[in-house]
Amino acid sequence: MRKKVTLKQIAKELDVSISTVSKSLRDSHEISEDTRLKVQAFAKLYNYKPNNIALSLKNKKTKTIGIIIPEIVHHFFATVISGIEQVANENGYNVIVCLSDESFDKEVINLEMLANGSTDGFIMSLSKETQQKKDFHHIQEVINQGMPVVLFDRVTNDVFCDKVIIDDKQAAFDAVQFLIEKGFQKIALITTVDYVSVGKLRTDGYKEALKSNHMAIDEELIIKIEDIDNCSLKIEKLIQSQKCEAIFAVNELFAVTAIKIAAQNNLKVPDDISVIGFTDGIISQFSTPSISTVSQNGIKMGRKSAQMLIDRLELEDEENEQYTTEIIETNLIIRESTTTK
Amino acid sequence: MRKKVTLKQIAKELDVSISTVSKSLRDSHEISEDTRLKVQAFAKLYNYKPNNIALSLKNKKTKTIGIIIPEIVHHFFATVISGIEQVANENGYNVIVCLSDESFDKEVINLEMLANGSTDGFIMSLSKETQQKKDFHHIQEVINQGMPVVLFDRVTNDVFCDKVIIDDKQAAFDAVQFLIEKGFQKIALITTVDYVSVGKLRTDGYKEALKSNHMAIDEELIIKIEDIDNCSLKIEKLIQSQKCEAIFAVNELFAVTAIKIAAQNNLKVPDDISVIGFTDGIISQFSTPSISTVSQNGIKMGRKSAQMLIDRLELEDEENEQYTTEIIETNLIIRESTTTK
DNA sequence: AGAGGTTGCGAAAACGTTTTCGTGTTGAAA
DNA sequence: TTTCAACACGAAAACGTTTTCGCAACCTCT
Repeated sequence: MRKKVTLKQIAKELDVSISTVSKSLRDSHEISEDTRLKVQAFAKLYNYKPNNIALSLKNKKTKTIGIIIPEIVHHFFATVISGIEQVANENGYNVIVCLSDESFDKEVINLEMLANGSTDGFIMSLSKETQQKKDFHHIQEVINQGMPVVLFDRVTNDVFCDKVIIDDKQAAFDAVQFLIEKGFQKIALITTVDYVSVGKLRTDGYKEALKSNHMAIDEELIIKIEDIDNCSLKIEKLIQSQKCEAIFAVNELFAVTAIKIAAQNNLKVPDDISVIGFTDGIISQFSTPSISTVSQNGIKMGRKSAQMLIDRLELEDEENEQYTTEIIETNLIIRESTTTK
Repeated sequence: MRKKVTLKQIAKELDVSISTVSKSLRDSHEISEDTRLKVQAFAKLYNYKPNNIALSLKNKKTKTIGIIIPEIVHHFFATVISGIEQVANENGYNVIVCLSDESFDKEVINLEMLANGSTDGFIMSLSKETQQKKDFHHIQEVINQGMPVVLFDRVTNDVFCDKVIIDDKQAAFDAVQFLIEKGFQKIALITTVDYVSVGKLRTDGYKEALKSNHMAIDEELIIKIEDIDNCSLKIEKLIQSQKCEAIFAVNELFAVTAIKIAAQNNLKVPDDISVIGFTDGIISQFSTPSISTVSQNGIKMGRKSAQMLIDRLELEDEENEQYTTEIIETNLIIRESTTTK
C-alpha cells in the first residue's frame, strides 16, 4: 500500500526545504532550473498531487457546491443535478448532494453541516415542510455568514438571494389556453395543496386562463391532492362525474394516474378526455398514450443555477447585493394525450 | 455579515488560550467549571461550530463518501444514491457525487480528483467505456493508496474489492422460465451489446433458461441494441416478423419501446405479445399496460454498498483483505404486460 | 576592494483544529 | 515550614499547503 506522498516527504528525500519543493512544482522563478527539474521529476515519479483538504483550509475555498433537494428519485430533480454537475465540472467544482426528504429538520441539519466549511455555497429547492412552516431562518443565517445561496424551482420571496424558476403561472396559463383554443369548455385541474408554491402558481395560471376567456371556475373540477399514494379516489370521482372534457395536471404523476383511471372507466385518452401534464419526464415520454406536457428543462435550470452561484463565488469581494431571479422558459410539448374537441 | 467564529477569536475575546477554549467545548476535566461554562456560553452565543475542513485535515478523515456513476438521470442509479445517502446520513457521512457520463476519461479524472483527500472511500458503478476498455488501473491505484472502494451493479472481476450486485443471470433465467411456464415457445430477447457486463449476464440467463427447457436458441429472436436512440428499426423488424410470442427485455426502455412499436403494428400487449422488462422503474409502473419486470431494489443496493464501505472505513487499521461480494435478491413483479398463452 | 544587485534557497506564518506536555499556583499532608 | 499532589491553564506540534520575508552567496560595476 503506497500512501499518497506529501511535500514534506519529497523535501526530506531530496534534502531541500518544503518551500523549495512547493515553489518548484509551481514553476517559481525563484528556483534554479536544476533544482526545479529534479523536484518535478521526483514528484512525477511518486505521482504527487496536492492534498485538496490542505488547499481548502489554506485558501478558504473548497471548490465544492452543496446541493440540498427534497428527493433524488425524481426525474426533474435528477436532471437539475445533472445540469449543475455539468457547469460545476467545467469550472473545477465538485458537488455534494444532501436530501431533505421533504423534511424541514433534515434540511436544516444538512445545511448547517455543510455550512461549516464543507462547501463554498448552496443550490437548493425547498422541502414541502419548509414551505409549509415558512421558516427560512436557516437559509438566511447561511447567507449572513457570507455564503451565496441559489434557490431553484421551489423558492420563497421571504429570503433575498439569487433564484432560478420557471414562470409556473404563465406556463399553466398557456397549457390551459391551448386546451381552450382546441374547443374544450369543461377543463378540470388536478393540483397539489396550496402550500406547495409551484402547485399554487400553476393553479393560479389555470384560473387566470379560464377568467381571461370568460369561463366560469367550477370548484368541482378542481381537485387538490395532498398525498400521491391515495389520490385515486378523488380522481376517480372526477372522471366518473363525466363532467370534464379535458384535464390539466400539475405534474406527470397526476396526469398518468388520471389517464390510467380513465382507462379503467372505459374512457379513452385522448378520444374521450384530453390530458396535459407538467414536467417532461420519463413518464410523459414513454407512457401510452404519450402525454402532452409543459417542459421544464431541468438541465437548463441546473446549469443556470450553477452558473449564477459560481459567478457570485468568483466575483468574491465585490459584495454585489443585487440579486436576480432568472426565469427559464418552458414550452408546451404536444403529444398523443391531447386532441381537438 | 457575521462570518463564522473560530476558536482563536473566542480565545482572544475571553482572554484565554485556544487550547482552553477547545478543551472547554469538549468538556475536558482539565478545565475549571467556571471557565468551561463561560466559554460554552460564549460559544453558544456566537453559534460556534468547528470547521469541518480543519477537522478533516487534522483527523485525516473527511467523513465523506465519493460516488461515481455513469449518469444520474436514470431511475435505478437515482435509487441507489438514495440508499447510499440514507446510510451515509445515519452514520454522519456526506456524499459527493460525480458523473462519468459513460466516459472512461471522466471516470478517471473524477476518481483522481476526489482521491486527493476529498473523500474517505468510493462507491462506484463502471462506465460503459471503462467496461469496454477493461482498463481499471485508476481504481486499483486508489485501492493501493488505502482507500476502500465498493463497486455495484456494473462491476468487474479484474479488481479486488467489495462488490454489491444482483444475480443478473439468475434473474434473467427466472423471468424467461416464467414465460416458458406460461406456455410461450417463441421468446425473443432484446439486449445490449456484450461488453455491458449486466447485459451479457442477462443474455446468458436467457439462453440458459431456453437450454434447460430443451428449447432451441434462435439467433433471429435475439437483438442487440448499441444505441437507444435508434433502436426502433431493429425492434420493429423483430415484431413485424410475427415470429415471437413473448419478449424479454434487459431494461425498461427496451421493454416500453417494444410495447410501443407493437401497438403501432396493431399488436396488443399482452394479448398478442407478452413482455417482461428489467428494473422496476417509473416506466414499468406507470406505462399502460404496466410492465412486468425484474425488480432490482436500488435502495437496498445503495444501502448495502454504503454499509460495506463504512464498515471498512471504521474498521480502520484491521486491514481485512477479505473482500466480499454481496448479492441483492431480485424478484419478478408481474403486472399487465404478461398473460398466459 | 567596496557598493549594490541578483540569484537561490530556507524559516516561518497562516488556515482551524486537537492533543500532548510542561508549568505555575494552590491546598493539604508531614 | 517544607514536600507533593492536584488543579487549571498555556505553549507548541501536528495535519499539508502557499507565500512572504530574510539572508547568504555570488556577480558586476566603479
